[in-house]
Amino acid sequence: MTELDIAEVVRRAGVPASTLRYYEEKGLITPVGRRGLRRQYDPSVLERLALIALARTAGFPLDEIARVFAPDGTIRIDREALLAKAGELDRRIGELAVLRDSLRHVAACPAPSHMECPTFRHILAATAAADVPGRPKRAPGAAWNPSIPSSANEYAP
Amino acid sequence: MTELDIAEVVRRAGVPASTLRYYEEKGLITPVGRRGLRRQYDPSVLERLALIALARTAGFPLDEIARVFAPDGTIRIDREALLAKAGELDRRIGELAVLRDSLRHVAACPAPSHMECPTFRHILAATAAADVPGRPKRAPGAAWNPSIPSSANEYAP
DNA sequence: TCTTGACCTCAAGTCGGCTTGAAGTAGCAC
DNA sequence: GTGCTACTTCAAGCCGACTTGAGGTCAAGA
Repeated sequence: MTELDIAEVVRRAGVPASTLRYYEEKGLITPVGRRGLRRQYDPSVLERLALIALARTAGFPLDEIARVFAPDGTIRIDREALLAKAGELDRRIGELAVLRDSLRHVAACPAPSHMECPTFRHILAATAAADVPGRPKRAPGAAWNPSIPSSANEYAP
Repeated sequence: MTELDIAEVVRRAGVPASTLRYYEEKGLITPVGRRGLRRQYDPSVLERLALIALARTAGFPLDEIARVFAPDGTIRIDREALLAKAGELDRRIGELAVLRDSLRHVAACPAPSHMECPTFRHILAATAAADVPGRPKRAPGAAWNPSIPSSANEYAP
């Protein structure tokens, strides 16, 4: 009997039992059976949980992740979606890099008040400019949690 | 009279009126007066809104942003906090970069099923490993929306 | 003067991803 | 057989950042 008790999964995956039940409700995982009331899982659930964690880090919502799991237990990932997400990540990375550099500049800036620092004002202006037009509250294509004001290319490498 | 009507602020900042009222409730902005019922703003509110947008993109929660605005209208930013946030962004950027590369690999991988791709399995294993120990549900120091499992360096270039 | 329509207030709802609490049950040690 | 304890179910709550809806007010144009 190589099945894992839910307690074991909790221990090995570091995911709380409540989360496992929630994932089950959402169709992300399925226990292979019960011992008494207790859920028993196939060891492959650990791999699946890792995949879920990975996808979550990438910004996929649970609903979308659920669709990746075929009913037969295998996974089927849409390669186009992956590339699209990779592109999204590229943009997000660019934004965050700009932001990080801005923060470092402002931290080092000798201007008495930040508002007197020309670079800071420039960053603000750029942010405002990037923020105004269109204003897609949520990215139109794929779902991505933090609302991302577009454009990074202006100051991209 | 150089005051801006709320409608004008909505138009120029691209921020909905409901959000402006919400920000006011949170102490992030303050109208200089009213014309009838309508809020009137000092033009500097546009700069302030840009700053708020910038801070939000950096992952600062509104509460924290509010503390940046001194009662006299000036801003006072804690340089240490900025550097800390910059460090956070560095880590986040590293993670996302790994993820992006992984996605591209998987999309290009010729293995019939993703689970048969050794690289994919390696990534999963690393994710799982990074995910288990400690498990700070929310970053202990500063607040950052998506819960971020640490470590990226394991498979960094 | 009267209408229009954009603003106003206040309370409640939304969204995603969980967590928490009350009340119940069953495997295992004694 | 009796407890203990860790599980179970189900409903409700929480977080942050807003949005929505009902019902009210008022400046400006016809």
